[in-house]
Amino acid sequence: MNMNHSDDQRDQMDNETSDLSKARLRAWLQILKVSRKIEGELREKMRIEFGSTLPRFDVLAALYRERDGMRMSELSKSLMVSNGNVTGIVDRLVSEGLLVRVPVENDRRASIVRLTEAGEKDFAERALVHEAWVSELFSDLSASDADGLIRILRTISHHNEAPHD
Amino acid sequence: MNMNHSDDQRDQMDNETSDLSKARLRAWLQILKVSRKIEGELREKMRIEFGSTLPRFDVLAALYRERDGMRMSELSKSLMVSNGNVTGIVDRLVSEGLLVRVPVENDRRASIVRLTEAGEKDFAERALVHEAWVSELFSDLSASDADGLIRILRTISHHNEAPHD
DNA sequence: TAGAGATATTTCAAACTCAAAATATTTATG
DNA sequence: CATAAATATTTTGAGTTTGAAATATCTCTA
Repeated sequence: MNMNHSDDQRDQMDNETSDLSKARLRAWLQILKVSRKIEGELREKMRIEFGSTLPRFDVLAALYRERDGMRMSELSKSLMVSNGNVTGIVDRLVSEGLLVRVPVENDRRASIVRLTEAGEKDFAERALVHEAWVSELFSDLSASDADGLIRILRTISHHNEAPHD
Repeated sequence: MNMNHSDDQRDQMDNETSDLSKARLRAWLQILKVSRKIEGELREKMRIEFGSTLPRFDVLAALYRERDGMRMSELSKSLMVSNGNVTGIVDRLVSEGLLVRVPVENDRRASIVRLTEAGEKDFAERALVHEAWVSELFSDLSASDADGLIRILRTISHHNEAPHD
């Protein structure tokens, strides 16, 4: 990064490295820990109950919110994963009959991915169960703590927002 | 205002599935979002600055905290990843000269993994830079919000603690 | 002490993930 | 119009990850 610190700010920096900076590091490690634990639980449930995976669920969820379908590039941006990554997941979901690729008028480079009828039906069922799983895993989280958590996390993600589109 | 007891309970239930449960789901999705964003940033920095990866950093960090080394099984439990996974990461770190595998007295099934001198030195440097990166990415997080975040996340991870060991 | 069961680790196949290169197509520029 | 630059996607190679099977060793018990 490109930091220009005056001496004034430098004193603050030294403080920061020894205290606030460490608190932030602990916060990050705790986010990582919870995130891994929950993902592990959900992955196992997905596998056992649905014979499926989290990445596939994520793709279905994104497309369920956009019933008219999305381009591959929109999908990968929305999921924050690489382009090439999405190609493979979509391939599998297409071969499972849950998605279709539709050519785009006037642009033969692009294609739009949409849920099939089976895909919509399957996802609608899975989403309900998924929400129940999450609520169970987060059952110690009160409404006000949930709101507090969301607020704090938003301040972090806003700071790291993509520069511009 | 003529509500009997069972209607009362029913309203609460419906509230839970439609309100608290949804708030928890939003909280989870926000955790996932932040976690992916930050991991992506850190991965890129690791690659560019250190020519290395996050999983390798995580292994080095775990072993830096346990200077006498850890068994493969301890390592995988501590990182919450599978046994087979750790094998590959450790293999690469050994070939980079940052780790050694030491046979365990009286148990030829097991081996202990330890940092080499180069591994200790490298990690010590990387850890400082890593902490600075995190603090920068979390620079909108105040000390009190960091504490709040940690407290809330702990209630979640305690609920999902491994049953017993 | 033979061997059944438990434990520690590695191997394996499949899936996921990334970054970079390749391909195909569209748009803009001279 | 030709073609350079930009855009959308797929392919590729390397690494990470999982869950299950395989291997090696240890422990316990009959």
